[in-house]
Amino acid sequence: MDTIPQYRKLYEILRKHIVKGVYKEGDLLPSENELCAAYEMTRPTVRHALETLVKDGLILKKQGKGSIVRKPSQNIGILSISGTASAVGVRYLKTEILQKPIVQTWPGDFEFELSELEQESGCIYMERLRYVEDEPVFYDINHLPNIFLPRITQRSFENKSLFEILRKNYQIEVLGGEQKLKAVKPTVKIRQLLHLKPGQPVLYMERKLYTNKENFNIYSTIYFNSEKHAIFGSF
Amino acid sequence: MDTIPQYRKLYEILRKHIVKGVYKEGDLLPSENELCAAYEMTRPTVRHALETLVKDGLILKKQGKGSIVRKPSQNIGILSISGTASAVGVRYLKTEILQKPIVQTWPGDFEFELSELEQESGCIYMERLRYVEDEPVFYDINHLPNIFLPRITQRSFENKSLFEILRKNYQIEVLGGEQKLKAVKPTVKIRQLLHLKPGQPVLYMERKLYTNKENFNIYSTIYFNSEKHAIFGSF
DNA sequence: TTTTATAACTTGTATTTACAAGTTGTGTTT
DNA sequence: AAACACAACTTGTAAATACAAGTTATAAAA
Repeated sequence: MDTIPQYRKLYEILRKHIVKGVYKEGDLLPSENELCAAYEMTRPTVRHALETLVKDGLILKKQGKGSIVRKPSQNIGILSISGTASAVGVRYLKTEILQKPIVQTWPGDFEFELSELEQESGCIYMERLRYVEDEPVFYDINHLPNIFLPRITQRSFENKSLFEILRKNYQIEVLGGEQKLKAVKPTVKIRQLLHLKPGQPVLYMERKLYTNKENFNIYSTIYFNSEKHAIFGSF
Repeated sequence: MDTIPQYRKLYEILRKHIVKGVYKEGDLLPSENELCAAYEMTRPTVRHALETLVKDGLILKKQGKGSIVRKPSQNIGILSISGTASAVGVRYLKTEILQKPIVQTWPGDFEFELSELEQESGCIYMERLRYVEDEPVFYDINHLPNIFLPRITQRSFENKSLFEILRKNYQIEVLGGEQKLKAVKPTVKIRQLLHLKPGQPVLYMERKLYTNKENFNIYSTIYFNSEKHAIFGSF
């Protein structure tokens, strides 16, 4: 699988165009037949690319009409956040590394089930704090298995996405995952980290992300300050 | 569109088999070619059905291996809940109607934007309380536009899914949606309804669900008691 | 002017065919 | 017995083709 499929190439091109604003919200993408001609593909291939965009929530298809571009929302990893007060996009996204990636054994009371290979390999551990408009909103604890990742503990993660590093340097891509959500009372540590007001609850998330490498899953525990922002998702 | 597509039929059949336990977790579905032969379809059609199952999180495809059945989780509408204490499935799901569907005008301070047609039609309003193992966990407030729904206020909703009634009686199907999640302090009313302990926060959700009918969106506000259960999702 | 029909688009569904690529068991060879 | 090669599966990608069904603009008819 060293060659990238055609439908994937078209998907990447259109995705880039949408997020960069070549097509704006409400615009129609070129029709399937036009895309066929432009990129020299057949319709099934073009449709495969468009279906992937639909799955990502970037476009919306209408029979007889066309492919409509949807409003892209700001993402942190594969999570979207949206301001609750206004429709204004989320700005000034900053990442602070609280714990640089280090090699550890898996925690004894780890919430997730691990495969044997994951268990044996040990884990890489890191903590981050994310800021929106200079306010901390997002504290995440990440565990990855210590395989396929030479020299990762030497890398700089400041203002870089973990996913980006995994994709570009290690050819690891996130394909899907599962998550569990709860509203909880914060511990003292969490309240201080997220500058929470007294009595303000936090959104707690546990997620397991599947990748293209077998036995390589990313495990995250996330605390989210939902006072001024909300987790946003479309499906 | 009065005839159901073939890929949809196969999807419904396989879905039923999976949720009824004909195939258990970890089982392999019949291969694509076997399904072709069994249901007299071609492979692209079969693959279309399987892709839909993947999207639903019911199966997982592996090149060279087959289609692996995943653990189905209990759903309320299109939301899944999972017990936090154990892997035991969620039992004893009960629905109580707090407010039978009535015709109203849209609330003045409605959180969502409405299309003109929706605004003009007025809305149907209902409130429900859902129980898991005889404990209230789920309070939802629903607004639907008052179109396409003759005699809906006369229908009984006890222990029936709103989605099921919409699908079977009005040919309305939910295709997707968007949602916003927060952790909030409950009001006194919510605390009483959900039997919340003092200081226990609630998971708050706003969702807009798109359907196959234009201008017919379902708007829900949901309060979820996440003390013993969690919202579960796969993607 | 308004209504109606139609033509020219759009996406949706489906068939048929072909080969690539990953997985697994079965042999044969060492 | 162990290692290797291969055949027989599996799903993944892709082409060429056809018709159905929904949308929209245009032209003809009332």
